[in-house]
Amino acid sequence: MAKDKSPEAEPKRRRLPSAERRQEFILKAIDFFAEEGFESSTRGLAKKLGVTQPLLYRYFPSKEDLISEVYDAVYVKRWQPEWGDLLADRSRPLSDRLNEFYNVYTDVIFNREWMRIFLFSGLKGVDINRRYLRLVRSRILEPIVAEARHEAGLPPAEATDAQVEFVWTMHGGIFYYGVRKLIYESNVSDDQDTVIATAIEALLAVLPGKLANDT
Amino acid sequence: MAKDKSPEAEPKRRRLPSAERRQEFILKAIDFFAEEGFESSTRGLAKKLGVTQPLLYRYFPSKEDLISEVYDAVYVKRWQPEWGDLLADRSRPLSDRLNEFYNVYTDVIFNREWMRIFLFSGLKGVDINRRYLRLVRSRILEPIVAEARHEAGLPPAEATDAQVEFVWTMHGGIFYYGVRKLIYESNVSDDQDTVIATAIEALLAVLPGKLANDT
DNA sequence: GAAATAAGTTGTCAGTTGATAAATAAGCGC
DNA sequence: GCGCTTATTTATCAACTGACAACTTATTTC
Repeated sequence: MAKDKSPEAEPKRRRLPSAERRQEFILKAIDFFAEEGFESSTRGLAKKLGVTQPLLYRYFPSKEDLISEVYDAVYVKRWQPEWGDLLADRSRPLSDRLNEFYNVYTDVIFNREWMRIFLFSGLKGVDINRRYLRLVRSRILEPIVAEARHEAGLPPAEATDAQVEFVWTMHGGIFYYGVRKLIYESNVSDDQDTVIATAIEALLAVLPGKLANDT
Repeated sequence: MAKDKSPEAEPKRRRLPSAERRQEFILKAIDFFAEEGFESSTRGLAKKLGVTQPLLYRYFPSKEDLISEVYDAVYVKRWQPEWGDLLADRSRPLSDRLNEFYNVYTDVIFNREWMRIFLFSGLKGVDINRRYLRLVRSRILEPIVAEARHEAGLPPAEATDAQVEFVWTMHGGIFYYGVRKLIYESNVSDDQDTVIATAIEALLAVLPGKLANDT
């Protein structure tokens, strides 16, 4: 109902420059596939986009190619390299750094689309998912072990599998809080800061002892 | 090529009594849908069963009805009421009980089919999923808080949301270990007992303090 | 303002989907 | 061995799927 140039009221075919439209497709495809799953039809997506279905094939050779772009936009583009710097800032207590990190990290991943895309693609068995987990391990969990060693006055050493696994438990506990909230839509505590803080507290209560033991 | 009674070699139509076949369908449907997702075709399932697709409709009015039976077989039938007794056995230290409980509990849920069915149905937004989480809360997590209170010499009291949330973090950490192992098929530590034991250790290191504080 | 470019649509195809109806045949009771 | 019951198959439907070719038209260029 937004009238602009009075007479020709409805411009039936709203054209967009190629790059712009492509971007629009990817962004809305994230929402669409997150909600309906990757098995949902390209016609359903086209309807949501307000265009016809064959138009999608002008921008992406196949449905799978479009889905790959979705993965890229969600996993790769939203990853912030500065997270590593944050964790490594030894001017602050590790506990502070961890709390801040998990606050900013969950700002990125604790939303319905991210979570659902992640679970859907995980069930599909796509490789990018395993790559993401390796990234988490090398850029987040192993650094956490290293920082904990430093704070405990231990010499640097490569993190053992068991140590990383323990940090995974805390990380997974926080992640699963997001799953319960955003996927299962359960009644979760709305005090997310406290949930994160307590998980970190439990980690730091036990981790130093583990590190000292097996070196 | 397995010859048995020489001449009639291949009995084209192998009939089964109704109840038996129905059960067979449900069991194989669990594997099938766990692997391929609930959007997979009834023809695919029939092929796996070695029968024709319309036969499924003699046993289940619709695909959704069959899927409901799958949920029932996985979530409801595999739940063991004695888990509650195990957690409540005050003749043993809570730490022991928790370790034993998570060992037997993960015996049930740490397998590819259970995990995948759970995630698939969660993404579908079916209500049985939320019901399952409520069961976990009332039969596992709240009892854990109650037992921890008792062991800390505190008077009985209803568990607060924040307390349950903290136990959820440990529970979710263990659960997510299973997800990484069975869904993402990552390189996880194969020492599952230690993973569980350490998660419990971290919980018990912090939980008593939390309980004392807010009563 | 005509011609060229490219954004968008119409039409369609071959394969797949859940589901039903009707035909077939295995195994039981007698 | 006959007839009945019912487990199972064959045949089929209408709707939907990813993908492609050909047509239309908005926008740019000169």
